Amino acid sequence: MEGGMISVDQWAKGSQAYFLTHLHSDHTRGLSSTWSNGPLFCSRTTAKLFPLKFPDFNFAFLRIVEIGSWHRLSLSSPSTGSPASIQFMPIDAFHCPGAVMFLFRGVFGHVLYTGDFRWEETGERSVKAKNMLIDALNGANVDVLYLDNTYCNPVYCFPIREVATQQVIEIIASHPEHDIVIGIDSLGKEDLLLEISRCLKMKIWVWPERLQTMHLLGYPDIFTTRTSLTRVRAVPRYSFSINTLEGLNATKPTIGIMPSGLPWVSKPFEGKNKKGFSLSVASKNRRILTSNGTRVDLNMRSVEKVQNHIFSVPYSDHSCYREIKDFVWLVKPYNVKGIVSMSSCYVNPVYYLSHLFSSNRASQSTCLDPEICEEVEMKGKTKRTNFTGTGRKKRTTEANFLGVRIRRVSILRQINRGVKIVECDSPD
DNA sequence: GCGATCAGAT
DNA sequence: CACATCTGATCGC
Repeated sequence: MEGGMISVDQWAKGSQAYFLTHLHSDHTRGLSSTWSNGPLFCSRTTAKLFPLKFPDFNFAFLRIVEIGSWHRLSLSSPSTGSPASIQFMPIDAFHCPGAVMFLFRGVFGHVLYTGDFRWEETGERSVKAKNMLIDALNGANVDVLYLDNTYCNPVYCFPIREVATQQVIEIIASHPEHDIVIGIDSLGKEDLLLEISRCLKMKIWVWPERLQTMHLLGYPDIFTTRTSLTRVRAVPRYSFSINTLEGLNATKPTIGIMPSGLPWVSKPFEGKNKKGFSLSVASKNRRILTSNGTRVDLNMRSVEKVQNHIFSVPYSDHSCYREIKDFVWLVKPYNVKGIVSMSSCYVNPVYYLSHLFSSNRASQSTCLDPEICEEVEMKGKTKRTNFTGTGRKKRTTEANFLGVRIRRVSILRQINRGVKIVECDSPD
């Protein structure tokens, strides 16, 4: 692992080309307006948003690449200096505006870096991305998969965003006299806001910088920075707390909606109403028509009133466990590496996937649904592991999975996200 | 004094 | 629980 060839979401000097999956700040740490380390490849939408985040960025370094097209790059081998060509294709990651995954092929085989991604099983965009990936792989397996393992744990189970969106709309519609605040980040969840606006025919307040983002994205003129025009406000998530909600309620009845992939199985709060939320009889057991024509339950049980004024809705821009599993099954990687390891309870993504092979699976758990227990085979070589228990507190530091050495990390915080891919970045 | 980096909070 | 972000302290020049 001498010199670097390319880096994804990682910005240290020494690579010949750099790739940005999306503009969330945990993926741009190390990037600045003074960038000069090399060419930076990103999607058209990401490029459009670039000036907002990096006003003085030298655009001569930016390379806009089209989703669904193969692009060829002539680089040189870090070890020998001889010419080495790689190809890559950006694929829609359906995470936030501009987000893509990158599929690379070169002397290192096929490497897929997902960035953050949502892999819903239905919907026009999802199906398109899936077919694009299948076509691009053309029967080949992925040698190294760098995976968004944010929710790579069977406890993370939530519906497609279309369903969560309807849940949010139900909550708003059933509180006609309340102001509504929704916690969002600097980028992402725009579709949720657009749908609220469309269905309930109201404008949505956003803070000034967010309005600029909406304008750059070319969204219709439904967003405003004038509070008098609407009772629905999308506010920065960090400004959203029990205290702020109570403060707002001192003046006007207000409810908060927190769209999040977290299951909220337990809360740091002591209050009642921890489990579930009852809507009016009329809206109970309703079914909604999804974009692919199927009907699904508008199951409000997954909505939780977590505190007097706050509702938690399972709207996530990351894949749930089930979707991650489907994705891994599709690309059949030789080696999987998690790209998210920020938490103190980080578990290698292969950990839970390897559970599928566990001989004592039947003895554990409650948290695995029957679907999850189906057999998955990678490269046709199923190897049993010695994993037991549910994972987090596992002491095992190393395991052999399909001939792949995997290790749990012991660090509490990871400094860098992203990866440098070198010439010989073959499976360990 | 300023940007980069890190810890901690939310 | 964690994500993505902010604030504020500390570091290096």
